[in-house]
Amino acid sequence: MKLTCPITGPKPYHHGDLRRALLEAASRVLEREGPNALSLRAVAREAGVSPAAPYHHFKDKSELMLAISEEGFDQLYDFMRQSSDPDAPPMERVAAIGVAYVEFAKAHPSIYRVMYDCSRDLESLPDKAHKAEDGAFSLLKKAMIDLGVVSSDQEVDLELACIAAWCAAHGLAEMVGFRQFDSLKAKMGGEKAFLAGVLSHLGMLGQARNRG
Amino acid sequence: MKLTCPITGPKPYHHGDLRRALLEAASRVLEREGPNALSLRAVAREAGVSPAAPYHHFKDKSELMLAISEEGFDQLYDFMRQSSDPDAPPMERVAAIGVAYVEFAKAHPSIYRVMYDCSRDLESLPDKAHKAEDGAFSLLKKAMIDLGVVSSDQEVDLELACIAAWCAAHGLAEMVGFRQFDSLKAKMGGEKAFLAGVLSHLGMLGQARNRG
DNA sequence: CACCGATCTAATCACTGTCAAGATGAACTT
DNA sequence: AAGTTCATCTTGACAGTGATTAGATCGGTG
Repeated sequence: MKLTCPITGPKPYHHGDLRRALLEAASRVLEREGPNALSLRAVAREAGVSPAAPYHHFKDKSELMLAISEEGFDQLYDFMRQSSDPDAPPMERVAAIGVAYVEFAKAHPSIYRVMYDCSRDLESLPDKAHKAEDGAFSLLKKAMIDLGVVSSDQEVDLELACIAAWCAAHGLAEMVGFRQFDSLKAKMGGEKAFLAGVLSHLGMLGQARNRG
Repeated sequence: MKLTCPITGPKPYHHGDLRRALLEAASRVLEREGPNALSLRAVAREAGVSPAAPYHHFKDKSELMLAISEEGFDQLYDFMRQSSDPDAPPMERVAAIGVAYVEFAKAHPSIYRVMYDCSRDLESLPDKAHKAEDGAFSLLKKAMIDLGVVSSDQEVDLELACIAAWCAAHGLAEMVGFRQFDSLKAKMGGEKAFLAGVLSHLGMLGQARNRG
């Protein structure tokens, strides 16, 4: 009798679905002990299997991390999409996307780190992550066009503006992750105001502000 | 007879100055094999000493990385200072600082990575690095004031603008490091134009452009 | 000269990524 | 229904890593 799981497809076996279990175990290890403690053996231990078991589902440690990264990018995309009301004014939409990006990184610092450590080693993002990222990117693109900062017919300029925004968000996410601008935050009355302040100085927002 | 080295203090010994030698060995390993190959043992091997020798000069592996990081921030600061002519118009100065930052990261990707991996683990930058960074930060601050984008009496706003610029530069540096915007670069006729394009969309530059 | 203490080595431990060989058991064949 | 097949998982091993301990070495001080 085949226990075909509707989510993972027809691959139940000795364990059931070890691949899935490993990814969840990895997620637990990450949340509990941080990215430095993410070892294949620790994940196997957490999932209750032998240290070599993961090698039947992931060629490498890097391939496990890649899988985590893919899930992360999916989650990030979903979160960004949910956070930006498509009916809201473009200015608000762009800001919401940026804030969502940074807040995701802040809420899941370990996953965020794995996501980019991964791409660093690969010299480019994996397919699935790239797709998720493309989704997020086009989300931003649309909002930018609606913003009217760059004319949509100037492809290059639009692309540049989006890249700039993306870089800014990533930079801010990383900086907030390991620097404490606490004194400044306090002076401004909370982190939200701080984030909004920095974002308002960044790229598209700065330009938009000057237009009205 | 004491060979008190003016740089490292009165600690020459068996080796001469192993601390210095280890840092140079580490630098060589980094350039040759990348940041993932940076192990204490590899560094000791490269320096021609036993695997345990480094522990008499660095408490930890993280402390060795921290020392590398400090040197890196010093170099970065020097490079930024050299790249920004204090007599040039403020607009050019700010741009030069940003470009220098990104180019440093591009020229020394391994060191750059160690610099920020280090600070991630420490939750804040080490003293010496912080000092070097403060130098770079005040470099930027002055240029921003001269730019006239933010009034110098609005401390908070100025700080925010500088943080935004810093984040943007870091984000761009990382993105350029592992994403290939090659097609876009080609379309724009080279990387320099690409970098300038992105930077011109970022924060202070975008605002400045709108003013004239 | 004898001693001290900083420096380095040798030996060891726990941990990691990775692999090869064998055991297990679900599904397919007959 | 029995036997075969093959992906799955375990066992056991290897090299490499960070780190600690005890002991060897050697410059400088008394």
